[in-house]
Amino acid sequence: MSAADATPSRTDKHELILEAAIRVFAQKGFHAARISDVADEAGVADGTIYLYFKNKDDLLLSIFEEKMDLLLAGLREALVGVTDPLEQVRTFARYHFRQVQDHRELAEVLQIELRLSNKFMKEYRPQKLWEYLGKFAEIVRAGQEAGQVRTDIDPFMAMWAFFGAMDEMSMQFILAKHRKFSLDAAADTVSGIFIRGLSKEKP
Amino acid sequence: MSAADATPSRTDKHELILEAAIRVFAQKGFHAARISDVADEAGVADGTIYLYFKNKDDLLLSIFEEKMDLLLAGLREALVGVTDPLEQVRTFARYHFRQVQDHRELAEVLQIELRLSNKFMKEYRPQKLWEYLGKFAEIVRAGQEAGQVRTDIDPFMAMWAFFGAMDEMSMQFILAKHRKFSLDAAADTVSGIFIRGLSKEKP
DNA sequence: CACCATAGACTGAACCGCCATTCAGCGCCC
DNA sequence: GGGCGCTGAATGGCGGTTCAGTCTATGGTG
Repeated sequence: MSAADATPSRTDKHELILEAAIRVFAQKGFHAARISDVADEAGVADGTIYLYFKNKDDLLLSIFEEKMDLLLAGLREALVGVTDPLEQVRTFARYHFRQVQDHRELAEVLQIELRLSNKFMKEYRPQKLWEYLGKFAEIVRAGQEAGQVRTDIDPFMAMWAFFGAMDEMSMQFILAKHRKFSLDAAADTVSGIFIRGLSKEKP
Repeated sequence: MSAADATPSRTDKHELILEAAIRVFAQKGFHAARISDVADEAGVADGTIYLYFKNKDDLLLSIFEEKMDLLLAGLREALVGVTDPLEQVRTFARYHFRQVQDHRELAEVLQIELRLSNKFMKEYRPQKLWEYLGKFAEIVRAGQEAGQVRTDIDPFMAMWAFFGAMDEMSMQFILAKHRKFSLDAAADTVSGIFIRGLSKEKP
């Protein structure tokens, strides 16, 4: 209640509801989650949610849109100063798995729940995801130009393969009740395979 | 109408409905698909479906269960006679993508729609999927024992990475309106990366 | 300073459209 | 004629969404 806290009671409801929705969707799943569950979790009335979001779908999409911006910004920052393309692959993997680790519930929503809606996957083009993954395709292309990466592999195919590998490992991590492996190990494994798999054979 | 066709009018309704469901679920998505849509597609009454399946969820699970059996059997057959572990990786990838190609609608249901239900992913343990993928872990382990595959990589981690890579590429293939790449190329890319990524470095 | 007017934020009970599921009955075949 | 497979209209409940009403903050007025 300091003077600096100029608006103590005026917590941003938009943010409040969004964070509550992430927790609820992660726990119950988007489909099974009721608007009233989100409202309870956020400590607001059902109707209040409709003052900040168009409908239940919009709530899910807003989570995606707003969080992907943060993820992308963080990725860019993580890559600053790493110049070797093959080293960038490792950095990408580490960053990705660290995010999954640090934001488990968000990861769960993005991974499992966003795919539920094939309306989302089929009609809505996840521009933000493209920006994120596009970084990897850039890395591969740069590596090819620098002569370190084999040129018989299409950067976009490599991108999807890499993302798919990370995604599936994250999924297993999220689904596993008993943590059978660390995400650090996962990052090392996937970057280990791809770094060697993509680099030019020693002559 | 030969004598061999002993039960011409007695088409197996179970099979008929299952195949109709695959087409409908692939096209509209599981959630948006109505039981009456499936009934129409199969040319039966709504109620008939409940004579063969417990409910809508059971219909989805039955698709998974029955089709995975076929997939697994096909995979085993495809691997017959291929002894080199690294060659088995290529065979696995080729088989997988060929199935996606030849059974597009089934692939769509298995890939996109099955994941909708986190009940499915979280509570129901997809034993059949494990059997299918477990083959890959076996291949890796055999390769390690034979000294061809690097031993610093856990076979199960490699398994998830491999599956994830194939899965994501299939997903892109399915989602892409214009076919930007062939699945044969996808098989070569993913096996190319993994074969080199997994094999022991030349001394 | 006490009081009121007004706007804007918030509430939550009730509504309503939507299907999954049911079941009473129908017709075909032995 | 009766049993079996099938039909499809009717049912029920579920939960997203709405909106009339309440509450709170603010600032204008005597």
